Amino acid sequence: MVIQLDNQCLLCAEHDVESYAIGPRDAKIVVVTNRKSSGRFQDALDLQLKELGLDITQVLFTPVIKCRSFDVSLSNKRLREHAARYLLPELDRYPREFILCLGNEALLAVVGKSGITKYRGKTFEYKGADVISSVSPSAVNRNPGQKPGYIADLRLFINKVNGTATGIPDPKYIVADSKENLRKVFKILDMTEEIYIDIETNSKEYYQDDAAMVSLAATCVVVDSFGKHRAVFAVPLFHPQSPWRSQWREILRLLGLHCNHIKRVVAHNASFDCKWLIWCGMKLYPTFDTMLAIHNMDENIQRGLKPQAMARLGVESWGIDTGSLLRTPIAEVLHYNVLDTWYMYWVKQQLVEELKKDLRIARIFKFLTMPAQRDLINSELRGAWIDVKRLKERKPIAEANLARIEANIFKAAKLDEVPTDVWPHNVKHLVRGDKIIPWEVNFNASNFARWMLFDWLELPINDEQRGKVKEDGGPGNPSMKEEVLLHLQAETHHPVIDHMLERVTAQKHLSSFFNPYEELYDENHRLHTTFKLAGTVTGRLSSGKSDPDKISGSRGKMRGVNLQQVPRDPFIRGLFGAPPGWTFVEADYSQIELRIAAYLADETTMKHIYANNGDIHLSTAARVTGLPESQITKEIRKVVGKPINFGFLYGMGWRKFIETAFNNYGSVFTEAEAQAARIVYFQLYPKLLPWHAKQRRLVNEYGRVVSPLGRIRHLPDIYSPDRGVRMEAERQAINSPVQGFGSDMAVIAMIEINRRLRELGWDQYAHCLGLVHDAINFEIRDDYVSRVIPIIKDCMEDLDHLYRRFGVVIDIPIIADVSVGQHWGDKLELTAEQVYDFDLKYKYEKLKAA
DNA sequence: CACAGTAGCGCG
DNA sequence: AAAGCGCGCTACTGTG
Repeated sequence: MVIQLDNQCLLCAEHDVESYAIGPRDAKIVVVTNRKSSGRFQDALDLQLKELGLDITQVLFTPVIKCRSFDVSLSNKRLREHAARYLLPELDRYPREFILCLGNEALLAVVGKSGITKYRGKTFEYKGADVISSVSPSAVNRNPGQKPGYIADLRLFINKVNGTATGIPDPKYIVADSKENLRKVFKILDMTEEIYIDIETNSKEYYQDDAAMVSLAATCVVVDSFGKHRAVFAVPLFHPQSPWRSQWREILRLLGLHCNHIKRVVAHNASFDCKWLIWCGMKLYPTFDTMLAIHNMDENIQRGLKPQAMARLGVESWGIDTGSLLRTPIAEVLHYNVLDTWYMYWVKQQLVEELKKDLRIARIFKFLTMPAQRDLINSELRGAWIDVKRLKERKPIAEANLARIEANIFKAAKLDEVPTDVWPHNVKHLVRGDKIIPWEVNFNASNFARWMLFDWLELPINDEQRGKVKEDGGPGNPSMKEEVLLHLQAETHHPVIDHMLERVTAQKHLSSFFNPYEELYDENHRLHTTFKLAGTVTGRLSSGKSDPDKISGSRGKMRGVNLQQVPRDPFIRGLFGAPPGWTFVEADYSQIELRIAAYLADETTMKHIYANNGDIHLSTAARVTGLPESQITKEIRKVVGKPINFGFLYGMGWRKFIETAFNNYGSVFTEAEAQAARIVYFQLYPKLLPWHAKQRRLVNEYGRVVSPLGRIRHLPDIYSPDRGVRMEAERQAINSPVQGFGSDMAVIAMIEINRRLRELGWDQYAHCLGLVHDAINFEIRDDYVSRVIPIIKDCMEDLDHLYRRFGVVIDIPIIADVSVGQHWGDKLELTAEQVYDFDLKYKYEKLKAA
């Protein structure tokens, strides 16, 4: 039934309004959407609600926007006016009991608050009715990762309507707020075989001086004379109302004494909690991370404990503002802390069942993800040693360099000749007579720098290289990226461009490397990163700061260090190294992705080259340039061979190839040359295109692709109506199994190396520092280098292990190159003979001489 | 002043 | 018609 409103939209004054409501007008249950839904959309929503148990014949569906215009766009204020005029009277006409708002506009109209991501899943009140909101179904369609949270909100709403409970009982728990209760907790721990643990902290990283743990909670599976049962407890620590505020570290140490026998440790994003706990003396290493299990099963989905628990268990949103834990009453903090572990327990039981249904994912989770997490925790806790002496010497050099470059820019741009009436008024300056004395001039890609280049110096703007179009429709800012500057340099030869190009690097070195390094190294001269095992969609690790949500008290201002983007420039990379008496060892896979692609495509020519210890960049360069291999210099190999192999392999077109070849390697290809290069490339390796076609077919058929190990990449974009988006998904389907498997090989090697070192009792003499995708870095005590590097090389090249543990047969040799030195990037690469017969004399004599 | 979005660049 | 893939951090801009 459609309700007619026979008046014109008062706000747009152009179109008629119509209610667009569907369902009984007097329904006690109302679903408010942003806009009128199409029939298809409405059907999907109906079905979803029905499946979750809602009787939709008793529901009124109605949109906020009643205007007939399709592209109506209202400010928040106008939207509320619109709602007050049309929607709210419609709601008020009959008594309502439950209102579901889908989308921010619906939330704003009914509740008067904007911020759907913040307020979703929370219960509000509107004239006696319970109001629950969630993101709009169309947002979920565009971004499937939103789905768990969305379903969670719908479940919550429907549970309320039907008066059904979640099925998850409330936990009863002990609060260790006295010595007596603390003793009870010790007893629980003594009988615990599996612990589900969670901590709350202040807004610091664990290794910082003023870091503090606010509370700790756990759900334990204990075994006693009555059999197996659950026990839950919470321990107040640094909180102002805690009896242990000044002794929180001592309390943790005591708890730690009762944990040594615990076999299974479960946490959500365990890396965070366990690093804190281990740092504080509770040696709990995770055996099951609920977040990582979820990520292994679906890399696109929201993996926060809250949306997962809400979607899976149907529980209501719980939580407090973690930014102000110390100002929240202790009882609330502990209750919140307990619920985290309690719901984690129930979620984990479900995850175990789901893992049983996909044994390849289960195998990745058990034998790759979790062991890697335990090893990485150790790497992160130890940190990477930084040569503070070098840092102190080099930072002033970098600063002086930047200052020199900026003085050159000032001169080359003739900034002291700018007339007062032309000088941009928002740039701080002094006027002395008819002279301008500027200060705080910003040469970064700022409005001032754009003014300087394109207004004052009148350099030509490339209209194809502009930023986002302005809101008022004006043209976007001209780009100032390197590529644009390089072209400007070639066209104008203006000296200021050279200095601007030089400045970008100098500035980056200071702001992204020297400054954070100096700020973040600890008392042992170590930098701590966080490696995320759920940071990418392919299975690679990412590196950076700790989970920003957990550090939210600092409002995202927390800095971190990414050990995977340290510049190769020895001036920076050489800041890292091994402390005196130790050696820095880098072991990296040689062309791992090309080898894997050759394996996956069963590419005969590539396989032949690798089987004969050939050089694929060289072969490619020779074929494409038409030169004999003997005439391919190192330079041609780098400038021609590399960009072709890495680009075309993953579906790059010839236009993009011209760009990247110019930007990355400075080599100029004409359109004809680029097109020819692409054709020659695929003639040279004829099995590559059929392999591309196979990946495209697979992703179109299944919406996902699988790596040799069984790692899944879901690519819902393949169903997009946009052809460009679909083709992007196809290229991702080509790249993902290669990139993911390469990364998995490195992770497996790291695990195996660490395992062997532990078995030999050498783990105190050789430490893994972390992974850089296809490279593993170590610090090894000098007297153990010769004994450890063969282990590293063996494990990385070990295809037997890959077969035995994961059932993958690789018929291409995999090579790991090992280099040693005092600092990272010292480039003392060892031959295979030297690795297996390594004598320390090589290190400083022979190799340096060579 | 905080926040979100974007540009730019570091790495593989 | 054409479109390499995967990340994290800093700085700047516009908005409120």
